[in-house]
Amino acid sequence: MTVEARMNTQLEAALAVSTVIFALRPDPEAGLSTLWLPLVRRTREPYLGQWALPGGGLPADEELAGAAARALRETTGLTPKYLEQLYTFGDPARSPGGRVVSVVYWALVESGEAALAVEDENVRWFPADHLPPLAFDHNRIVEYALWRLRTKVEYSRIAHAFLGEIFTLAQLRAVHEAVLQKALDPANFRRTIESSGTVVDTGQRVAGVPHRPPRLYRYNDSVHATAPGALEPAIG
Amino acid sequence: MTVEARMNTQLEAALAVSTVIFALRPDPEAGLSTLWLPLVRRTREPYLGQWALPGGGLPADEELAGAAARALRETTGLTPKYLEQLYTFGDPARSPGGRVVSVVYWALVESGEAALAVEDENVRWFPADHLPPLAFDHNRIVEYALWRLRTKVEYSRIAHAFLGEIFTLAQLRAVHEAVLQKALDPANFRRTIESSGTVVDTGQRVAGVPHRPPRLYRYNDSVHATAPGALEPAIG
DNA sequence: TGACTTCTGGTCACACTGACTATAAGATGG
DNA sequence: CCATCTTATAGTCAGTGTGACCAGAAGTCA
Repeated sequence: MTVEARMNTQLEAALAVSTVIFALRPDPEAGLSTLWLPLVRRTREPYLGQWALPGGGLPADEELAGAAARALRETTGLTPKYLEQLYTFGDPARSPGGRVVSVVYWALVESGEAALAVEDENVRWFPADHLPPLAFDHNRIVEYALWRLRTKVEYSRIAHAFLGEIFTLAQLRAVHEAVLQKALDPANFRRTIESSGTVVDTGQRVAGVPHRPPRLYRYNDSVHATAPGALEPAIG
Repeated sequence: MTVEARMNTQLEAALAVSTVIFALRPDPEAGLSTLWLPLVRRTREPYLGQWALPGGGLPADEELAGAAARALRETTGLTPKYLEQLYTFGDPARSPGGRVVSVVYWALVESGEAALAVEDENVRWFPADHLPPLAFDHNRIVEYALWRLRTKVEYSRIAHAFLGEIFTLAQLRAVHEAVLQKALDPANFRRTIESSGTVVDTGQRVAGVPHRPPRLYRYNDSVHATAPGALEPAIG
């Protein structure tokens, strides 16, 4: 293959990997926890200075999911508890000045860790439902990722990715409520979760709370996270 | 950007688009209709002579979905009734001799038209559940596409893509049965479909059948094909 | 000790679904 | 013209899952 041929191939489309990173954070406005995500400031044209999803080109030997996890680590210093491919965006006009095809992943990080995440002039967390105008088609991408998260949290068992090793059902319920943006009946939630077999009673209880002490549960690893047949998420 | 820089970028990964094309065909073995898909014979290394999914590189100005539809048209001469992105496969080792990232789509074509599809030495239809060893990771890709089709046919309204403009509920049921590989109760199927509002009674009936003439239905365009929030499929 | 809060177990009504029964409406063969 | 056959279509019934709601349990705190 000649240099020209390679150049022509290259000029067709560049390949990039981006990640939509979700964490739960207490919202000064809402009182309760809501969904937040970190964005990075563009340091070059196009969209210089505007906020965008973390990501970049795909190195030669790196897995797609690996590149997504790296973008996450490099911007936030965190490790994803859940990571799954979202969609590949390839509209020829989505990037002014050279076509870019973006393979986008979405990730969930533990809320406790998320509080320690790096944040500076060029990395900032935003409430997922109130984003500024982002570079490229990133607003649309986040919207789709949000839809996917909200849909999937209802039939899958990904909510625990926001929590630590052990947790109360009230904490797990708070995650669902934050994601779905609606209140859930505690008793019905308990019934549903318990019958799903996704959590295991540790036998421990929380002490010191000014009411009946809740049981502590653990995630049940023996139950499969996704339906059989589905591609395994990169992490989860 | 220098030529070297461009070359390095290019050498990282080539971009390709492939399509898993499903149609229903009468199966000589099974008697009833089953799922079939067209494959093309590789005309060069690697995997020279082996069967593979239709596809190829991504031209400069072409939409991803456009490239998928073109692969479909060029191999079968058909137009997809349904076309949706499946997944992007990017394992660095999935293609011997140069990394290839493949954006894969899946498509449904009308069974009547599928019977007229091109077939020659280098294009042949295979039963989806009994494929030969394919090039690259294409067996795995088809398996995932099959899983997605079978999952989606249960909650979405894509089955009509295998049928023409008007159809009986028995025909629609036959599609579901062929995809899901199990018999469905006619009365219950009717109840479910009618209450879903996805079909409209045309008032016409089939004549000349040696039994009670079935009503003819039409697809209800006013009901959305996918859930709100989901990305629109390219066609559907 | 009583008030307060959340945890947790339970009931009830309703919607949905699979299994099944029964009737409708044509063609076909005697 | 009638009996028969086949599929279409309507309806019933029981079991299951879920939202709404009620009530006791079990701690802390004043």
